[in-house]
Amino acid sequence: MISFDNFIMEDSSPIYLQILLHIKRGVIAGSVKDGDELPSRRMLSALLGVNPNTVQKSYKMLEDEGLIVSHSGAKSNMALTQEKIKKIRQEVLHADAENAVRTLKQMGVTKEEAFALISEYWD
Amino acid sequence: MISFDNFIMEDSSPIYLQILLHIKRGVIAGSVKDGDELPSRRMLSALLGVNPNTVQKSYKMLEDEGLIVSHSGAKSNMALTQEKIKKIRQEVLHADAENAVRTLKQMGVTKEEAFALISEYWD
DNA sequence: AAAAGTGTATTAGTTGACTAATACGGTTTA
DNA sequence: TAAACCGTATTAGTCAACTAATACACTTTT
Repeated sequence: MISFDNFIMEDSSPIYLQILLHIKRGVIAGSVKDGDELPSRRMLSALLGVNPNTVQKSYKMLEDEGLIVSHSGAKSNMALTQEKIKKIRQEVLHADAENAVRTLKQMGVTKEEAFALISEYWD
Repeated sequence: MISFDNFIMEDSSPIYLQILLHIKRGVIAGSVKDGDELPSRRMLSALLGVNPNTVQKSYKMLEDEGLIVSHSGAKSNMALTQEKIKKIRQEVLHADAENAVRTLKQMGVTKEEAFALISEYWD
């Protein structure tokens, strides 16, 4: 079962995108694998304190991307291949790294200072 | 005059927050200094292709924080002190670094891999 | 077989972000 | 002084995000 233990709500970004990204980052990390069972819409919405429709929107988008398979009445499961995983990594990790570098550079941080910052906040 | 040349619109985050953060990051970088003139609401809104009210909202929030002084009919200027700058750094750089580290760790990236990624995307 | 849980769908409503148009009075500039 | 620009404000409206309540048919479990 996919875990949402370390899920942190940031505001300013739509919740359904945060849920979607949480799962994709889990795929990149390897903690979310092919065939893994997803928490039900109702269960996850209760856990996160959001509306079931919000969770449904995340799941629906993942299904449209072919990353999730769900049969009416049954559980929903991850449907991953190596190519899909590679694509997700290219998409999410690329965007995250680029974004981090861009904001750091925008604040006048040098590459060395960036390393120091990463180290500082890593633990 | 504060520059918005390297301003990039990310979706998923409100534009007025992006504008506000762009200025705060400029303050941290030192490219935005005390007394610096801000582009007028109308000018910036035309430049970014957004509504004047959206820019006004960003400026209003900055003014409420005491970072901007604006007199009706006249230009708006930055009002910075060393303490304010230090506070902004603590606030924005802290959040950005923490956020970057959190998402990277969530993807199973090690500290060494993070350094490699930062290096890769730095140029 | 019955109960519980599941995915899916619909309808209605609220809130916030953003657009659009316009107005007023002050300041700057030519 | 007159034109141009400025900050400020108001009103109305759209659209997306999210909530709320409910319903239906299917699957799993007991």
